[in-house]
Amino acid sequence: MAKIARRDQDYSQWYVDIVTRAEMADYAPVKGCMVIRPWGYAIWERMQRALDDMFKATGHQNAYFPLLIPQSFLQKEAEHVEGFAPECAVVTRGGGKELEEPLVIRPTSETIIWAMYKKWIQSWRDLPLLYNQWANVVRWEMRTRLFLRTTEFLWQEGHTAHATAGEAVEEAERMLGVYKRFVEDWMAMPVLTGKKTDAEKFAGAVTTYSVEALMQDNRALQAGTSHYLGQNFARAFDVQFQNRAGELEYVYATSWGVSSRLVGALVMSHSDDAGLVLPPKLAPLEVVIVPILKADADNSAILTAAARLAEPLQDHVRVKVDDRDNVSPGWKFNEWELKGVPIRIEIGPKDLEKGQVVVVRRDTREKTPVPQGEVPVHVADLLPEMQQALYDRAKERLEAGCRPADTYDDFKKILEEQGGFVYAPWCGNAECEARVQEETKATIRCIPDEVEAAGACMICGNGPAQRVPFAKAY
RNA sequence: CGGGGCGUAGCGCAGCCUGGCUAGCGCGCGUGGUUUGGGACCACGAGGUCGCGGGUUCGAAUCCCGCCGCCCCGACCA
Repeated sequence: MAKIARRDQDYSQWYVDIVTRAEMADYAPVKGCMVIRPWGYAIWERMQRALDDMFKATGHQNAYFPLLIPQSFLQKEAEHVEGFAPECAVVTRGGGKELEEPLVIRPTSETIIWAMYKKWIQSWRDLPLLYNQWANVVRWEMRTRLFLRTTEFLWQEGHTAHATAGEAVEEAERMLGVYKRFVEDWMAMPVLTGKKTDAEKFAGAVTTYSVEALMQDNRALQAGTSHYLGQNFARAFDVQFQNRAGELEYVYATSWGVSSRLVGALVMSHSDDAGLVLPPKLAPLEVVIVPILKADADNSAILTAAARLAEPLQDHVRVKVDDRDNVSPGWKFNEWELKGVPIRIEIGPKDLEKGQVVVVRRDTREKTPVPQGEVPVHVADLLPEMQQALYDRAKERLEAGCRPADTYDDFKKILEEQGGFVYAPWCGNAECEARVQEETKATIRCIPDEVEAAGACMICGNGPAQRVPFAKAY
């Protein structure tokens, strides 16, 4: 099998190599579309489960809305239509004839959901409405990248309706917190959070919040967004409710989502030149046991020992015995490392003699002999330790990747030489923001809750300015 | 849409410029044997409308025209 590209030489090829060779995904026959293969899908399923539990725990229910949306719906909210029209795929024929009204394949579901909310909401007693859906969406992107940006992708979109602006804002912030917790606790990726600037916010939102992570090439990646939509969609779809005082009022809304792009983020955060590195909590397999088989010897003893080893682990740990006899142990070592399985346990004749096994952790590739009887305890301790170690390393990298710049020259120099989040003084003016983007490709990733006052804007020289994180982003 | 690259066996490629014999190589795959603690080896074998359509020619993977597809780089985005 060909080796994967080296991370420090060709980062994007390295990424593609890992995704394809680890059999997470493959290119589909349609431009910009991918097939998510079982290994990649299993990771997504684990993400789904964790997130879904968190959504349920915060009072949300799942529902499902249609893939096809009447084109006129998209056009009801001015900013929304402007934002999405260019990237919509449209169905114009069905049943062998031209449709009376073209149907848009959902790029997001605000419009069809709010068309339904109009039917379901009359009174303050109907609120809040806290729905989520797991779905696929289609956006006709100009350029695609496996998992990070594809024409069709999988995601979850929460859509909530509230009686007051305060409640809705609180909801949007709560879900941002859920995303932050998920990304940090499960994906082992530290993040920045904050509000998007007007230029960067969702088409149709009053406020967009985002979770921003830093990849190993020091480019930023938006890992999740949560929007406070105000009354924009309620007005567009005429969703009013009667409040406690008996007055009619437009409903306040939020929407929030994360996508299968997170799988790509996960790959880029922890992996190395040997392949994928997965945080234990999201790994489809946490432990793989590789019996070292001999041709003529009594393999049965080794296979039995391997099975006995797996048995006490099975209840708490996702474990597999790789007993294939058509590939060598060395092959298996490389393959499971490529696939990112956190712990490998080797057991061969030499180990049987000594009553031990060899435990190898994926992140450091460190080998430790462990007495057979202590394996369950060892594994139970090691998995969380690795989860934490991945987070700590990523955190170190994030902190090293955050640097201040005071002048535009410094800013460009740091951005060019190191990348990462460059905290620079900005006056709040969209023109200054646009100029930076035009000249450097860097954007303001978010405006954190706590910002440092910073004299004069590095672009126009006017004050008061605040220090905000800029970065080149995926 | 602009710029670049590629399309030959499951994968990666050579052959094309300078047309010719039976279209090759590596990996993988099948069978048998030897192997197995970091990507084993030997033998035999299966596998191809050379992206599609047209043209030139006695003869086209190779030359000409047209088309299609994918990848990479730029403008849009989770």
